[in-house]
Amino acid sequence: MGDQKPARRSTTMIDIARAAGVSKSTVSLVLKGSDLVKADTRQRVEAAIERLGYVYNRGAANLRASSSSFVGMVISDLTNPFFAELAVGIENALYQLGFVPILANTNEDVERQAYVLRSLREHNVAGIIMSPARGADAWALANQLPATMPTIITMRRIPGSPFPYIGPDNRAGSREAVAHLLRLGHRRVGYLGGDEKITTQQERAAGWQDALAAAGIPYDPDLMFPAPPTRDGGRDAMERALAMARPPTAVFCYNDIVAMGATRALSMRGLAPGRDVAVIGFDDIAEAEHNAPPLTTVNADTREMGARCAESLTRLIRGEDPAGLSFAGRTRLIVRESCGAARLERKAS
Amino acid sequence: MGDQKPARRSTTMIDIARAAGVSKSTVSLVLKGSDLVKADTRQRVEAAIERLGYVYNRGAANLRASSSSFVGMVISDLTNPFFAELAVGIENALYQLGFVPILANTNEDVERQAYVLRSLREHNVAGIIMSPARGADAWALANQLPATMPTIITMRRIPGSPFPYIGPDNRAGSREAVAHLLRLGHRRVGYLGGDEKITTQQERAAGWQDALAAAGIPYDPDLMFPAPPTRDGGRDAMERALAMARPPTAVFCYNDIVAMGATRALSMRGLAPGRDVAVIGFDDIAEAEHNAPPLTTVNADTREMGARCAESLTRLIRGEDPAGLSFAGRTRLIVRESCGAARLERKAS
DNA sequence: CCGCACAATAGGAACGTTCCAATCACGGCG
DNA sequence: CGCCGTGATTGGAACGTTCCTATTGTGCGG
Repeated sequence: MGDQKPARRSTTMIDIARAAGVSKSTVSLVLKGSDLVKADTRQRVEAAIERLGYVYNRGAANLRASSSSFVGMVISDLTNPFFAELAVGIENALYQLGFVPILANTNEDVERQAYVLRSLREHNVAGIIMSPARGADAWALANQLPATMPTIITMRRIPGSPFPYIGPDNRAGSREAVAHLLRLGHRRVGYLGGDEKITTQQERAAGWQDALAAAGIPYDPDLMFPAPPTRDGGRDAMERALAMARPPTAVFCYNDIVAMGATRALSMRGLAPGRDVAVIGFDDIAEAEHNAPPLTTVNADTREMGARCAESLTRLIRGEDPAGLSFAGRTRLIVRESCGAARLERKAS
Repeated sequence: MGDQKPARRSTTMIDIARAAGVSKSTVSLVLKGSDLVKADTRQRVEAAIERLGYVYNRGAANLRASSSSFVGMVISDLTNPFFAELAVGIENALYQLGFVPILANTNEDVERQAYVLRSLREHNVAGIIMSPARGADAWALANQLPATMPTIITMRRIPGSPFPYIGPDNRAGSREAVAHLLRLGHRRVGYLGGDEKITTQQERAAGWQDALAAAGIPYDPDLMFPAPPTRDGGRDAMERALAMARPPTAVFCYNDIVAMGATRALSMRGLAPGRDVAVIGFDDIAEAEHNAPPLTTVNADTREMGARCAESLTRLIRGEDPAGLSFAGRTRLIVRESCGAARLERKAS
């Protein structure tokens, strides 16, 4: 009876030290690759490590070092392919930089966000990369995250927050997209989808207006069709647009998901996206090029942006000044079929 | 000069104890909600915690407890909406159970998988939930994960591995889907996509053959079209199927992504999926119902499956016997338009 | 031949918790 | 009136590292 399983303590540096006939300090030096240890001592230690199957305990090291190798990765909606791509970019870079991501999917819920931020702090993360949930504001955030916590805000700004922001240049990106539509001859260009509470929406809508203004087209508020940033939202917004007395001949969409909904609404009405109504999206998610028809969209190099978040965060962690770390990424327009450019070019030739 | 920043040690239980005029042990008891402390002592301590903005350091606690609150979540491809959904299910349940997920995306690379498994062990995770990368085998895994590490394998089996497996009942699911096609009158039912190295593929193909056999249709190996489990793979496989002398009149696909590629290939040829060729997928990813046409597919309640992984892992961690923990989830066929059932029903009435 | 510099290794405190054993105050009971 | 049980609280060792400060051994110059 009893104690056949002797509590199974895992093997530690001290066990290795004993096995190799050295002190724990020497084992520590070997582990760090210090050149202070003699070659054959090193070998004896390494042999012992191998033999006993020792695994380094980073938690214990962190306790002493007080700064851990964990980074909180707070994502507003992992189910959205755009954010999944971003997460993969962050994750990859983090491992490369010697950190390890703790995932928290807030599902656009600010309460859940508050909860996970607390949890991350308890787990002593070295820093946090966060795409804020819809409706997160600077004031609430200030109570949840001390300004001393290295933090990068990504993809959606939080006005008034002191943390660096990294994201695409939404305004320039949509300006270029809408300018492209105008160049194709469109004069009534609608804007589909988006939630006013998100800065991304404000920026993309501003770019749309910029392009219109630059072409001398007066702003018509009736051409703005707000909708949830989902496929159904896009479908619905497109329906509303088509129901107008004078529907737009082209639409620029908040993102690719909305654009996919819009193209679907058109197809179901027997209209051909790109021929009857031009459609452009934003984000260039992987699905965009497989849409029917393939989506013209604005690429922001999401994965690269994720990597940049990770890299900038490590700088913050090392104590670099947050001031220089904000960044707006260049975008580029990917012309496929949904905007009708190909057709127009054929016609011209 | 110098030391204007006095190293900024964070406030600890000892600081709280001093501030409240009690011992650290008492603070610890308060934190655990023990009823051994007198009410007004508790209040003094809680006030001090509030006042000093104390944050519990779980890492330090884990060091002593030797079992941490971290769980490794190893995902083969987060970019795949199916796995993103799974990850969200796992993540959510994990937080509810008091654990915190460390994310590792292996990107189907067994070397990266080996690397992250080591890293997770170093970070002293309490357990691991893993959807193995393509090509992971039991032998290699045995060297990377001790059998004592609580581990759940999900979505793809590793034959010969001692760890519990949780996933959908692939064979029954595809049997039902193919039976549905046969019931609609099809006699030449192809199988599109999938990688022989993944058990999922073997199981789904077996279900296809089961249904054929049950209907007395001899197995025709020419109707099997292997392809990478991507949209392009599905397109390509569909093209190959159509190029046959006697093409199949219906295809069952390895997963929804492949099925979406297949429907696209049909549309681009001017054929109508569901009318000219019936198509069924597997997984019921969110995109499936927004496909053109909406995909008939096999739902396996991915998110729920993720939650079950988390729940079973905590049982393993608590020392429960792994033997009873394997689980094959019920699937159900979601009939939409791509299989042509709606049309047939209209015709019949 | 001694002391010394230097390379190599060892010892111990510290990190922030947990948990066990010990202490203390207090009242009731024999 | 002293003893003891009980409720409340405390001190200290332990967890597995790091890092600073010894301590040891060795060859060499004076």
